[in-house]
Amino acid sequence: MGVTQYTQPTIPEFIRVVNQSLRENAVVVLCVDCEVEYDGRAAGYLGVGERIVICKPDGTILVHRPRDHDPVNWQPPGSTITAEETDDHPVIRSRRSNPEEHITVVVHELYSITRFDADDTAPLRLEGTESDMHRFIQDNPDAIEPDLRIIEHERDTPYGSIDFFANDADGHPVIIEVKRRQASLTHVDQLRRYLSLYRESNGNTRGVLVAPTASEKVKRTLRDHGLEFVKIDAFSEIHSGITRTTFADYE
Amino acid sequence: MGVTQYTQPTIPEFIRVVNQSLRENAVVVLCVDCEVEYDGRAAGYLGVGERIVICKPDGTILVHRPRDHDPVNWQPPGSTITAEETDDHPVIRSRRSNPEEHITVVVHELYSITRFDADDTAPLRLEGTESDMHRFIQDNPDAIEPDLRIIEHERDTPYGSIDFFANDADGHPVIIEVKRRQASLTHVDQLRRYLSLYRESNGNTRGVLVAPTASEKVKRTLRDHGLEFVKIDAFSEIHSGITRTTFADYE
DNA sequence: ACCTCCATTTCGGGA
DNA sequence: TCCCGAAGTGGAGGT
Repeated sequence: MGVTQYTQPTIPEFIRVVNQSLRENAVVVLCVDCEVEYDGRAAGYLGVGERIVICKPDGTILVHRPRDHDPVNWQPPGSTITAEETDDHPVIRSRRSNPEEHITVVVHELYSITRFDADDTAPLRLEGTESDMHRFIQDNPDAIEPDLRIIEHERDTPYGSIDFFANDADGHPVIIEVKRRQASLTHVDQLRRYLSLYRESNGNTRGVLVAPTASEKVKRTLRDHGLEFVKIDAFSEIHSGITRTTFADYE
Repeated sequence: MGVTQYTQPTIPEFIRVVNQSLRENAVVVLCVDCEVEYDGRAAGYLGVGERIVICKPDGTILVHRPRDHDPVNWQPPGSTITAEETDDHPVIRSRRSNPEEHITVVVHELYSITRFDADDTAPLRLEGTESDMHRFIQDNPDAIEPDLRIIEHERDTPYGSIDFFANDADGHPVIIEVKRRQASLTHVDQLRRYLSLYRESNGNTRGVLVAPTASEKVKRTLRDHGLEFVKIDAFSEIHSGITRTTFADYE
């Protein structure tokens, strides 16, 4: 609800502002010249340079360079952040367990600190996800082929969870894997893995990969393994599907 | 190299500072109350809330909530960012093509803007990556099994690149897939895909998945397909094989 | 530009 | 908690 800015704060001020802000549930943004050490699942060192450091009250820490989407160093939520002084330098340390990971930001120049008591509870509404596509297929199995009957959604097997288990018009089993974007070889792999269980016991089980597009390589691989590709556009089909379920279209 | 802070700037000031800073290669950090619309590969709406917006001169835009690692909305590098006024609100728009994606940040309260002329060229040095593990295996094939001879690293095939192609003590071909962390079913898929090429032409080629750990489900899937699991700990094995790295070593 | 694959992936859902 | 799979994945590297 409020923002407090500090320009070139002293080290004691830095320690107080960072620790107190986080304790009081505020976000802290620092503009600094710093070096960063990381040790955990991997280990890294980042030499001196000017970066933005974001410390969130949930323990998240992000070190952002002046370019690129990804932070160059970070720690996920649940970590413990502390600001202190080491060898006359302002230092931010972060520690988490499971896995045990540490980050140390040694500050060489502290340009500014911004304390932001941010309040944000609004939910993100996202459409066009794979889950939306699942819902559409559940409601409109005909979009895949006529007289397809969905038997089960997310069927668990020893080899993983099958998106849809269905029966075709002839009553034969069909295993369906759904992708919201262009299908790749790894998606063919997934379908093959699920099928490898059923083809032993059930002979000619069909396998269908549903996606908006697929490269020629993918289509050929599918053919080579006796699998099928069905094109369903993630977005427009879903929205046209909403219209299609109106009853004018069914009667 | 310098930071300029603006507290509760006017809309004209907002437009000037944001656009000019980005043009002049500076990063802009805003503390705002805003709503965000996104349209592209998916579509999203985020209601009013207090967030940090980072605009980078390479076109990156990040909208961060007061919690979590991931930005709630973003645009990757290469996008075009513009600050303007719409219906008496400060608005940040971002557009990119391939895929065509748009973000609109409608600001309801503009608490602060920070312009940061950040200079950062230091390279990130990272150890403990999969590439490091490859190097270790290349130098210590015995760590997988006695008398294993590496024939080729990163062998290209129509189905992707095989991590290692080797011969075992009996001279039989072995295809090796390496993972730096716990192996998952998708990694089994990868190995199976590579093998599907060789088992046709070369008969009984062996397939080995190398990783620090694997779940029972993964081990079972491997067994069911006649594949093998070899445990190699990504970190300690590498470092015991070479030199133990400490941060002091970086200086 | 497309494809493949790694990532300190993070995140969410289910058992 | 572990495990599996999605993500608006991003990013690198090769062709």
